[in-house]
Amino acid sequence: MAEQARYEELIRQFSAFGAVKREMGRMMPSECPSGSAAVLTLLGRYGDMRMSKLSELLAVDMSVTSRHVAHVAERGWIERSPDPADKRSRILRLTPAGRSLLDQLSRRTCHMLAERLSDWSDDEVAQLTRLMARLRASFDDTRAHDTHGREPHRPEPRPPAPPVLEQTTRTPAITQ
Amino acid sequence: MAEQARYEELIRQFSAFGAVKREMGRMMPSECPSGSAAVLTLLGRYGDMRMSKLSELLAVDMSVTSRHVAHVAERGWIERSPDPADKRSRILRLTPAGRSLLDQLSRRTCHMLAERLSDWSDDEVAQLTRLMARLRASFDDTRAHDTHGREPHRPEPRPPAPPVLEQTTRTPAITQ
DNA sequence: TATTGTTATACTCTATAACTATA
DNA sequence: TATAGTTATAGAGTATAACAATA
Repeated sequence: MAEQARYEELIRQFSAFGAVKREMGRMMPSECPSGSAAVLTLLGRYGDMRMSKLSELLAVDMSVTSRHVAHVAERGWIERSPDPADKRSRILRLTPAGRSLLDQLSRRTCHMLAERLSDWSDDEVAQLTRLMARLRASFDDTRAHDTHGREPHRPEPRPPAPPVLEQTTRTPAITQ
Repeated sequence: MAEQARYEELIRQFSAFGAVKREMGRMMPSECPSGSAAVLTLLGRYGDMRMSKLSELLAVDMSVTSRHVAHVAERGWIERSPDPADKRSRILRLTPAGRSLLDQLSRRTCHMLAERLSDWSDDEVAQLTRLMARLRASFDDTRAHDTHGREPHRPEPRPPAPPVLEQTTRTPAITQ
């Protein structure tokens, strides 16, 4: 359990992290913005899956996923085939072109990161990765809760139906 | 220097971090979205400053800063007074109402974070904070001068130590 | 009736460019 | 000419709600 000042400092770093995200986003091809890249990455990592599963992994609303998926499907990077087990669903799968693009993007971002973090030790990179994975896990775990005191600026009553994450393939820390 | 697989895993965590950011954003009052909160936070931390300085700290284009600042000024949370030293500039300053709102937001976010990270040790929180600060510094360093990372790493900006950036965030400053 | 997925709408954040008013 | 700041426009990401098809 940490003190208030610790949390304040961490929150500050969360905001500052936006600059890192933006910089990485700027090096994506204009045809493949970060949302599309995320779709390709998850399909490449976890294999074929349905929309709902992809939504869980992306941790966004399915309507958002639907738009991103439509974008990459229009460009031939993934295929959407009907699910024989459930006609409402569609199975998403990387095409060879999508795989090729994914490999290319991966090489590019890794190269950029290697350049930026050239003075980081392997262990430091691993440490940051581990802590960020745990951070996300901590948020997932407690997502159902909401025990915040009411403030004058109470926003929405509360997210009525949080994008419920199921157990299975949740970003498994640093395994693999 | 880490291996490719390390970087790939780290990149994955960068994407996953979006879920954390979104969740924190959802608990902001609708009148004060995260962009506005960032303005208040930086003014509270570093004191009165000009638009250009705030742009540097936010690490976004000044046009973006201008919009956020206009938003919080309209609501009476900051004041924009003319800079006697340069009539083109304006000095931004928190009003009492802004300070009050800032304190309230800070308490709220800290409380939420304390809840989510209740099983983290103080040292772990500090470690994550330190690594994220260094991450951002690594990106800043290599963006200013396009060296290949020979720059010795600067000591971490400790809590009360303002990490001042010295590069412009004007539009024409693109050096991808 | 509930669930899967799509679409329409709206809002936030961001960057680029054109503009003003000073310097 | 150059700089500080504003505004207009456009693009990406996201959430909510209404909807269709299927379970």
